[in-house]
Amino acid sequence: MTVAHPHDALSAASAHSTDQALNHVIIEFYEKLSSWEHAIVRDKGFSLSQVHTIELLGVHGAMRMKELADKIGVTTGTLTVQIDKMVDSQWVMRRPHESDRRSILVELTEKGQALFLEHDALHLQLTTDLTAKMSAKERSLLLSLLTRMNQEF
Amino acid sequence: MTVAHPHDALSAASAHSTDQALNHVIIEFYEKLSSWEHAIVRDKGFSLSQVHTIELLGVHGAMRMKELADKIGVTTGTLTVQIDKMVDSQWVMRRPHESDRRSILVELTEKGQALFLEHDALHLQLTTDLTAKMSAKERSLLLSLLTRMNQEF
DNA sequence: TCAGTTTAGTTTGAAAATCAAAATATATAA
DNA sequence: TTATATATTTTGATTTTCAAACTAAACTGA
Repeated sequence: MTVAHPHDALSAASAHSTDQALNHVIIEFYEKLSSWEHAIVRDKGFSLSQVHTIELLGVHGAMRMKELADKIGVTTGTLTVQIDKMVDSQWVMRRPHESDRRSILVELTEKGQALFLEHDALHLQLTTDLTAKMSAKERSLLLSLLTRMNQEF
Repeated sequence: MTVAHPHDALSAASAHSTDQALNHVIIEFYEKLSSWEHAIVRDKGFSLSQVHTIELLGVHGAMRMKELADKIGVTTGTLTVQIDKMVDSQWVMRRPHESDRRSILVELTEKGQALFLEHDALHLQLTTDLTAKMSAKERSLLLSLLTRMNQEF
């Protein structure tokens, strides 16, 4: 293990241990959120992947199949059958891409949009609960720090 | 929509909009992390669920089947077959629970521990990258805020 | 222009993951 | 003790997923 800044070994070492702690806190948060989502989803009778799709389309708007597959982390073949089912149950619809005739855009139907809003409300409740003990200043600080992390992603 | 504190409607409304923003930043972060994990995992030839197990056991130590199944979000039946495979490939092992003879503890083998450390290093690298532009003070602030969220979970 | 290559999406057939329900063993409570 | 609850495994069926082959459109470079 080498120290990045020999002129200040102590602070470098402590920065490193903060990163380790931060890393594990992030992993733990991810695990908890993931398990929460799983439970919510199972209760409602959806698959995790379907809700993930609803979430992505709700937050980002219409998206190409390829783009969606990449974000979800499945092949386009898998996504095709998944979207087929979601079209059948009227959560989403396909429409042609304006400029690229190879591409197809997927977007939420009204019913899908309603489902997104319902699911989003659960997330909001969770967020509110998790930050209930924070001051307004702390919450907005957390918002800005997380926003900056997302930008680097 | 009612306002929680009528004596200060404006700040209550703005606190609410911060919560909305915070909520969406959290969802976005979760999505990105999830997609990152998917990609990492696929490259190495593991399933997401297997790596999740490795992560959970690595962070929390030995755990009962039921506990692990709840955290991952699958039934114990599903977990039994998954752990069978992971025992075969020597990532984890089973051992009896000391006081409850119905229960079985799952824990990482040495090989599994090594895999965890390897995977954890990738996470650390990601964390370091995402927080690279933050000051030491900001990073430790983020650590403390996330720690508090985890505690409320 | 036009042949070759890349990219987007779908289809297909097989493999893997998952569930619900039944079965077994142990623990707890009345 | 007897009844009920909990932890795990097993089983059979369903669902999800992948890789590979295929079609169609876009791009690339003589």
